[in-house]
Amino acid sequence: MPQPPPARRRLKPGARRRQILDVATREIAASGFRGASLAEIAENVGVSQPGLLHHFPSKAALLLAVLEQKSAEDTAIVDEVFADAEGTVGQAITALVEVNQRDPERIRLYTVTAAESIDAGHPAHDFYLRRYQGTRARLAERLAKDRERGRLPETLDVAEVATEILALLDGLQFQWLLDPGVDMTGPVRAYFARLYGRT
Amino acid sequence: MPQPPPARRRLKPGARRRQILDVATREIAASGFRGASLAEIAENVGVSQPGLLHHFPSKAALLLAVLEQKSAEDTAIVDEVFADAEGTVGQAITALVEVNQRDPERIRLYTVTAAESIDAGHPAHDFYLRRYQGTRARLAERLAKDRERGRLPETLDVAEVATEILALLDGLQFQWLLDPGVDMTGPVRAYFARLYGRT
DNA sequence: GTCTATAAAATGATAGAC
DNA sequence: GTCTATCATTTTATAGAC
Repeated sequence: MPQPPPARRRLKPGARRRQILDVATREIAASGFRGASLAEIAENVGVSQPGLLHHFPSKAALLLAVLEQKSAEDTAIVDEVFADAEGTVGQAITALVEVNQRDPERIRLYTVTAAESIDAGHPAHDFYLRRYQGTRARLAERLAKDRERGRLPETLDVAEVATEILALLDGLQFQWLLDPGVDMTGPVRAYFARLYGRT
Repeated sequence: MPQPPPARRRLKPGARRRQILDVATREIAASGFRGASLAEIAENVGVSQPGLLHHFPSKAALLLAVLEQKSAEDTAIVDEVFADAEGTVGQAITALVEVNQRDPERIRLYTVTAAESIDAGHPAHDFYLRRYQGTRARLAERLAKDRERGRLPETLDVAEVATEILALLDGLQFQWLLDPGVDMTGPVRAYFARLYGRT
């Protein structure tokens, strides 16, 4: 009785799932959660629309899965630019902008769905509320370390500046997505030059 | 033959039109262009949905009319905060933020529809493209005047800073709309204190 | 200027066969 | 896991009466 090894049966368990997430990311980044349609995503995957809903119970669940996945990628990227313990927040964020500039789609996914999510009834409302609270807090901590090292003025309100930096990045990304001729790196460098003191 | 004075016949020419624009502004600010529905707007106006489309030929036309109207209001507000010829851009923008903070709906209309409009097929895509180009240019001019007056460093790249200021404002407004506990004025004051040199 | 009626298409989701 | 068939809504827009 040759029985196939049970440990191998699930060789490609989430292959289709990943494929769906990929296509959904593109569609949602382009048209937002409201503008994207399950039928179109299914077609681009090469599956029927009920076939798609076998993997994700609803459109909202699909959006949240897309955001969770991209959020994990994001964490890796951010950890990377902050990996140098000697570097300042300014240097890390400047590097981050250069990385982001090579991946408009990921940025667009955030810009588009975050704005939609202002609506309290939007499926990603809580996701973004928590995400921004957490990001502001972590950024403030990192700024506090720069301050302790004497790289930033002792009187600096790090919570205030954390909010400020996030706002600057989001706003620059929007202008750049709308009009790719807009340069993000210049303003970011100028901003941090003033924050850390010109050389 | 008593004929009614023709000059008076159009006493309330666009009353309903204005009412529709009001309701549409609220709905679109809440749900975006894609999320808003003509049926719901019509119901809140107290008119049938075809009755609504008598005044505006299409949903896209309604959106553009809403944006044009709010844009005119906006120009008036901006002119107001820049009215003091002796004041700096920093002072004017700080005042603008305080005015904006009292009208979340107007700000939300912009934040939500601007993000949607990144899509080249969105009816407001061109509107926002031009709007940002114009706003950046005007802001840069005003910064150049501050620079000429010696209020800003001679080496300052005003185009760069104009992009930066707009980004900061947009980003702060988003964080504040998502989480009303976020303070916009603190970061704005801190930003301009550094730009103009601390006192 | 406003209505009813209706078209024509698209939407997210479910039932049930294979 | 994927399909066909189908449902129940909702969508924008038009035709035509009043």
